[in-house]
Amino acid sequence: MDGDAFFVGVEIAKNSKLKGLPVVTGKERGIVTALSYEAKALGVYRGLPIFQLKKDFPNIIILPGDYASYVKYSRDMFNIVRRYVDDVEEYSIDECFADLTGLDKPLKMSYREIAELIKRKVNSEMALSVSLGVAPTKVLAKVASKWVKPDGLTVIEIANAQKFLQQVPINKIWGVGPQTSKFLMRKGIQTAGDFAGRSINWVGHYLSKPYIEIWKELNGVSIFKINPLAKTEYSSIQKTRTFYPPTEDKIFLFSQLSKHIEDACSKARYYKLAPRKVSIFLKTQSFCYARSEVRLLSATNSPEMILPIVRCQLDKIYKAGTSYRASGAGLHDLTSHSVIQRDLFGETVRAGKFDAIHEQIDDLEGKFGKHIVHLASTQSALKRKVMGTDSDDLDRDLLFL
DNA sequence: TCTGGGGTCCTAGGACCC
DNA sequence: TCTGGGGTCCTAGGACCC
Repeated sequence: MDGDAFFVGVEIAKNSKLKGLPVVTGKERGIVTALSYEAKALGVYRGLPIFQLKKDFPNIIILPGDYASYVKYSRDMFNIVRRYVDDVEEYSIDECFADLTGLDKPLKMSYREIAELIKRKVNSEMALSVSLGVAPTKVLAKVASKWVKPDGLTVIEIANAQKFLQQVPINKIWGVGPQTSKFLMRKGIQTAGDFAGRSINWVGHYLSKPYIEIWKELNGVSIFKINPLAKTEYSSIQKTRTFYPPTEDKIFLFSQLSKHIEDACSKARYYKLAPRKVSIFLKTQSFCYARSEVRLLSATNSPEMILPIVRCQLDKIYKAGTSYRASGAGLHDLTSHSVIQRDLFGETVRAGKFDAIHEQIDDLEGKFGKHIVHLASTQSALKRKVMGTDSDDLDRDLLFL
């Protein structure tokens, strides 16, 4: 099940006067995040800057995103599915998979009828439009749910799957992106049917494991299971930012990374997680990435422990004379902070002292807001002024504190 | 339509171990 | 000193998803 233009759908459910009108959300971000089908028909697209939108489409209604409502509607929508089905996987805020296997008998309905019932309930109880796909595997169900949209219900049965897939372009398949589509087109494969019709040996020869799995799923063999467990743990946390204008300034870049690490560590502490690996990247103006990843001596979520390493990583990947448009940092291989193992060199003991400090800082931020206390090295990334003003020198001094 | 931010998974190749 | 076979861990990098 897949929400139709979900964020906008929720806005319409909240305010029925918006129904039938060209509506977008994303006012607060400055780009179009979601758009109604009426807006799409006019030529609006996701990612369009709001100022451009105002100029070219003066009559469109522009709303700020209301994430709290989207989360609530998402939960309500999934709970309707759970009335009829035990195994429901929340795949994203507007999409879920539900395992109907065997429910036709106790519910005394065909699978199509179960899907129709769920759809009707979501429509009538929530004033929300959704599209559903019913099929023997997740990949086929994804194809089906997108086949008729909005307000669609499509069933793909194993007997006519091959014929159905003959009309589906290969790049529309879940897990087959632009690169692989291009490769497959060169091999004469235009449709999902063409791909599913090749032998498994052919697929194994040219492609890797994920595509063998997709191939099986397209052929009706279920590989991707439905995972009904609520997602509680992250395996990585990252923070990235694009800045204007691009810069060669290494100190500025380090300050950005410092902020990323601080923010990511703060999120890790919130979830009581600590990384054993840290990565950073710089993105050039030509969208080339320079990246570095390092394993930590012991897991920690204190930026004070991580930043000296980040500084070395930056030295490694930074090239003088190159202009960068974005930077990012990631924490990986996250483990529960409570089971951190001590190391031989006193790192864990040092980190323990920072833990105590961060308890206080996190408390202060809870009371007074984000970044109320931050590292000196993060300072210049936080200030709102344009680069190149007088305060730069002060920031540079602070950086070495 | 050139290009934001947050994620997951997979593979290759080097270094090292027994 | 030279060497085979089996294995793990680490970093870099690619591809994809919402």
